[in-house]
Amino acid sequence: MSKTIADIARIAGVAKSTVSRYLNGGSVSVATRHKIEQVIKETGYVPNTFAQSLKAKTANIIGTIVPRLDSFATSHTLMGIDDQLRNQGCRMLITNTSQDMNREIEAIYELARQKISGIILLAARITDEHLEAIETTNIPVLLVGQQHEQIHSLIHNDYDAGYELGRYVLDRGHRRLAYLGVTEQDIAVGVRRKQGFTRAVEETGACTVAYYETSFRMSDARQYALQLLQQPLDATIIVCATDNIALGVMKAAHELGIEIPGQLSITGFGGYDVTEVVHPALTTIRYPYQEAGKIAAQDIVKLVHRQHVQMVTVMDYELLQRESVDKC
Amino acid sequence: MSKTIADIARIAGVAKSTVSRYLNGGSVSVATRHKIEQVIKETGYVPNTFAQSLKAKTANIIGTIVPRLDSFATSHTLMGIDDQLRNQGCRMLITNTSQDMNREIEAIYELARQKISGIILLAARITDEHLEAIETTNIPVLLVGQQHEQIHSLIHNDYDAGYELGRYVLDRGHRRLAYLGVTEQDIAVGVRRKQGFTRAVEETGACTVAYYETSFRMSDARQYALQLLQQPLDATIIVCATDNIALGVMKAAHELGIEIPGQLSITGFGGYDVTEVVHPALTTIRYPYQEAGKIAAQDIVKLVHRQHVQMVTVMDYELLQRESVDKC
DNA sequence: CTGAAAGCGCTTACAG
DNA sequence: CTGAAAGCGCTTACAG
Repeated sequence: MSKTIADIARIAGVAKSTVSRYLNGGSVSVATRHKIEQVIKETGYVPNTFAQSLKAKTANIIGTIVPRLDSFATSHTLMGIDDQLRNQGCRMLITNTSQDMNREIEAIYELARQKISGIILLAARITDEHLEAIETTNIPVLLVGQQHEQIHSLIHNDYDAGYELGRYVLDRGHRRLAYLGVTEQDIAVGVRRKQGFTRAVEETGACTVAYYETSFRMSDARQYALQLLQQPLDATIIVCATDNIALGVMKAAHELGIEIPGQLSITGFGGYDVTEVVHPALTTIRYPYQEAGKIAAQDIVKLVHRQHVQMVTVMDYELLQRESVDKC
Repeated sequence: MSKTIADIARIAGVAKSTVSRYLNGGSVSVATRHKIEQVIKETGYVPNTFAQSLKAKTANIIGTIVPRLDSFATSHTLMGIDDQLRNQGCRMLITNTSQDMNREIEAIYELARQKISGIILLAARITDEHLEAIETTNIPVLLVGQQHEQIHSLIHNDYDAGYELGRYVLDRGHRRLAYLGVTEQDIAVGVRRKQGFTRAVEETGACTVAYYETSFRMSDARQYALQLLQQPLDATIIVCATDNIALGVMKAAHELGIEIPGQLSITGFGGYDVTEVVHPALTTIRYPYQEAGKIAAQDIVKLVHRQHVQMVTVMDYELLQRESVDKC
């Protein structure tokens, strides 16, 4: 039914190799070029990608491994990657691991098996198994959102963001602080943000800060905050490690009749769209996820072509001063 | 570097065809089976997918075309599809069109070109061009979220949901109503939900209802509501066609110091996670997006295997009675 | 510039 | 049960 290169060659009265050369920009005389062009147009011929890939031993596809699909950060990063890859004539294959690390490892092997050209990896943590998979498959990998000395990484500036947010909060007079973070297994979110914040606190001095920890889930954060806020909290502000956590805390505060920011200030990290529309609008850090996706796409393509890419690229961020922080 | 079937055959001392038969579950004697098994384990051999697909003329891949990635409905549907497809031993390829209808059409051709087995299409509208693309590529397509007589469709029960929500609101005493909808180009969201709601209103009688229209974007809805609410609105409730719109309206109300639900009730459609955490929690309809994704995956696989699937499958929904609607 | 031939790695009748 | 051979649709040296 669908035409092959042999059909085109026959109809055009040339050899298959000539058609192939035409297709791949090899040298073909003007006359034959026109003839082939004509035939291809008439027949609507499109090359079979499998056959091409079988020869090339690689498909022009970049695999992206993500821990989840239902997250602002992920979807925006993905949109950036997709856009840029399309511009560069590549396709993207998304693999969702549902936060299952084993599936992350498997995905690397599976993508390699499918001769994917390179992998963009959004992972919270890099284990020896990751390293082993990357090494044995020998496939170019770009890590996004986390940094690892042995892998090219694209990260957000979590440390500085934490610092700037900390400074902002302290400048507004807060001295008794609470920080609601996440597991330190996650270096970027669990460690770096907190470190930046802590440095701001230490520079200022004469502060008290209590550190707490919850999960990434909004509902968990809400439950946690419900407990925390039921007894008197010795803090005028809760700095949350993500917007989701901040949203959960805001909910809990509303439920307990605690006024924000009048009685309690709250901040987040992320810059999710919805943080602008909640009431009061959340003061937070905006990370340029989409932009990061674009750069990630460019970088992985460079890596595939064995071009130089710096080991770590750091993205910028922006402090969004909104309504959820009061002077005190 | 990586082994081929020929290598395995040589090492095991059998013919390539025997190895192939082993791989594909053909009849092989126990002795040779063990030998081949052994060699494959030792070498870590994995078949080349391109070569397989080149022969099979089709890859075991389902393409999913989505209008956007950063939407609760999309990402949850996608998760359901992905899960189910994985269970059935298929892979999923996601194509994002960024709401560009031309890219939707292109994507169909492109996926066909890549010998994808079937397509799950999340589209707001089906045009003749869609139909033509589906026909000429002759690829099985399942439409999700919208219904079209010529295409197998999986839809949410927008009409009944609209009706039930309408009844609920009327039961709580509201008689002066406003409905903030979207373009009727979108049959499911723009037409069906409104129709169901309207029927409830007509059944009740002695109501006034004003219909308005905005876009799907939260920020647009907010702007629109800001204008609408600045002059006296002759309604005790605004029924919004999506959660995003409802969120935008809530924001506008907050900004204008209008109390929800005290002075104005608001409802949405969708059941996004965040609607539970805003204050007040939004009364809305929850659609089972993830479940729909699973069924979509099963159905498209059936279609690919030429098994029977009913032309239209209707999903259930659930009314979430929360805090944003007052008695009046 | 052009063509004949070999080969990419697999599968599938067809014999035996 | 097993193997030799042809073929899937393309690309790539190698001659001419």
